[in-house]
Amino acid sequence: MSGRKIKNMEEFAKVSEISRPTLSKYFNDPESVRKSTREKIEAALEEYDYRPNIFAINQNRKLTKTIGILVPYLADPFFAEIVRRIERRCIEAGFWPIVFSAHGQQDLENNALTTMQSLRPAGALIAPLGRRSDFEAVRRFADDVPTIVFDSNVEVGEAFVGSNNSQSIALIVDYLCRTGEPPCFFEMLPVNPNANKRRDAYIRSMERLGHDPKVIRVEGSSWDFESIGLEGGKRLIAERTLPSDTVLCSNDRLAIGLLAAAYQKGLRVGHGPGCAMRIAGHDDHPWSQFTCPPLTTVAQDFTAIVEKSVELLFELINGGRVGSERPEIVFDGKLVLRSSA
Amino acid sequence: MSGRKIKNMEEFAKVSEISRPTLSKYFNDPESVRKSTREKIEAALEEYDYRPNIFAINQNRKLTKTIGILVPYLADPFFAEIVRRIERRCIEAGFWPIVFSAHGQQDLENNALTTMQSLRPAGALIAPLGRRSDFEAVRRFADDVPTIVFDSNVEVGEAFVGSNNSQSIALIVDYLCRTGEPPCFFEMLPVNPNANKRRDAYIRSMERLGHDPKVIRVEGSSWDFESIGLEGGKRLIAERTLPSDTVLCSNDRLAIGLLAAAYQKGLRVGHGPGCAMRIAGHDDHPWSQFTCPPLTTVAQDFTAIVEKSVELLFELINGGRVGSERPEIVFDGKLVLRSSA
DNA sequence: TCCAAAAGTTTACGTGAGTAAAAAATTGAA
DNA sequence: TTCAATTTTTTACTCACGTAAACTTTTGGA
Repeated sequence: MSGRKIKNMEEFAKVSEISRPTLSKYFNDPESVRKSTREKIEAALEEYDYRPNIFAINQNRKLTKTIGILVPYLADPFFAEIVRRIERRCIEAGFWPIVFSAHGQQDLENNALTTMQSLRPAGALIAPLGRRSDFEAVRRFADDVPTIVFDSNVEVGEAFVGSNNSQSIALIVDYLCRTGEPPCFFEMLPVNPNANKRRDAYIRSMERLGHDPKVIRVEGSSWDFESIGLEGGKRLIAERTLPSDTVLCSNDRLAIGLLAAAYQKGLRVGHGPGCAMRIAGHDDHPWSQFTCPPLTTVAQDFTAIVEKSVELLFELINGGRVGSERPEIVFDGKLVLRSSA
Repeated sequence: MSGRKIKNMEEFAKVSEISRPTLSKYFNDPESVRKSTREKIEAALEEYDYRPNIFAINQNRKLTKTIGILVPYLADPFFAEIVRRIERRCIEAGFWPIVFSAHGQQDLENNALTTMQSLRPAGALIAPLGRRSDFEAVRRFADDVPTIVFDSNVEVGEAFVGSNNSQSIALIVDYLCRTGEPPCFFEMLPVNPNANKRRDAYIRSMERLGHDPKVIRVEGSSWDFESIGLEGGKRLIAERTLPSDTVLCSNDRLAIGLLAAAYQKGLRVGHGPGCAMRIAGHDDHPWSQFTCPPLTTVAQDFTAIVEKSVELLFELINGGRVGSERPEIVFDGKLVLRSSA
């Protein structure tokens, strides 16, 4: 490695003794040139320090190698984990993932969308804010960029991949009813379609089992779910207005807040003797195994969601349509029994 | 808004009746053109859908408007929160932040560095992995891009901004000694310089107060700190080998794991009567207020770290050197008393 | 009204790579 | 050895915008 810095492809063509168009082909797809040429190029790459200029590459190409990823809230470990996996798969496939977060705010989501759009990505995987999304802005984006929507089913893009909320909620409602007092449902102002679907699924499940559904909504509409759960929980416990000692939370983060509220109010949580209440969540958040007590919940199938989304996007990018008109693919949840319920 | 899509600046020059070079000036800095021209352009922008092609813009410019942000682990809410604030400040200043995460792995860090480098950012804010960083790779990057290092002091770039570990650890050690049994120090294999500095600061503080420092290191070197704290904690509690019932953890995430271990082993944590152990952390992680019991810790000054880093970077970008040769700026921590210790 | 400074226009070239078409070279099977 | 298929080279144009230089227009104070 002489380490000599090469300015552009022209120069690299000289030192490698390969013509520029062939080099261009190589950098687009190393397999597209003859083995002997490839070896010559790779030998030269060992010797000299050259990488094609990303801006020049993309300016004149219809198909970029970048993939945009947008999530509503990156500080949420659920999304952090999903992003981590998506990034990995993109890199393996030779793409350049670029991550954006809306940080829970519409203006930042719009901002991210326009920035992403001007990067002209080959495709995008987006989990919109949902209720707070500027629908028109999201649609404009999805009209321009091949887009797969995940997690929150805002009706744009070529396909949706997410969780089967009806199934997963039924699963945990069944379990809770089978093992003790039927649960009430603890929610906040829904931030996205999932929250609504989960509440409705709860109601249906309860009715199916012949119980009276009881939904409690606490105030708050920010993305500080734990905080909302904590404050709402403390008030409900103090006022003794919880309609059931078994509480199913709309998601794990809310449950974590409620667990903290119960602890602070001196209530023991769990299904054992001496426990004053049971708390269950939904999602199997990365933190749920570290709560006190560890949280009983329904696991979303992270792996399946990521794999399917990425697979669909790659299909889309490689020219194929994704299937019928905007398929909606959902994966079943799995019960995760820990000690909180 | 006719919404008519404009292809390039040439076309936009026609419809807006402003020459292309003037438009170019405007998009670089709206203040650089006369007010009347600016208004004309902005009126046209309302009318037509046009945004300069980001690749064409950057190809020919020495100074991009993008700012690279790299953190070791985005799924860690501490970094997620820092990133959120940095992004906001960059956008306000008219820059385009782009976020990368190493996800705890060297190969991904290197990957992110080269991707970032080929984006030719105006500058970068990086928190390197630390111990796991490929030092040469990080240095090569920082040699090429104006870089401010934060959180983990890997010695590259133009400046470092972080926390004053000696001060903050002294603060909590003093508190713990003053109010009960002197603490032992609970750590894992250090992932970055902070971890080492904290342990050393603990030892010095204890010696200064005339106590015998006791460091316990548990196994594990991944970024699943909670898991490491939980497993290590369960073992130590079961074996009864904790040298003190007061435990100061190297960071909050480890403390969260240890809290879970104590809970699972039936030990009550806190400083009240009937409590078997006290646990304290360091960082004031976003979750620390939701643990059971809420975690006593030392808060890192997020705001100051972000503001200073960004300020230094902007200075750097605007041509000025940052000051003396590679200043290292650290901010004091603040004691956050909750109920775990 | 005049005039110098400031701002905008015209013209033309640079950036680094994608890509198309025709010509030349290489390959490998008969 | 021959020849058709495959690959590479040559040549030339494109992309969308930055930017420099010379020229023209606008601005605003005296």
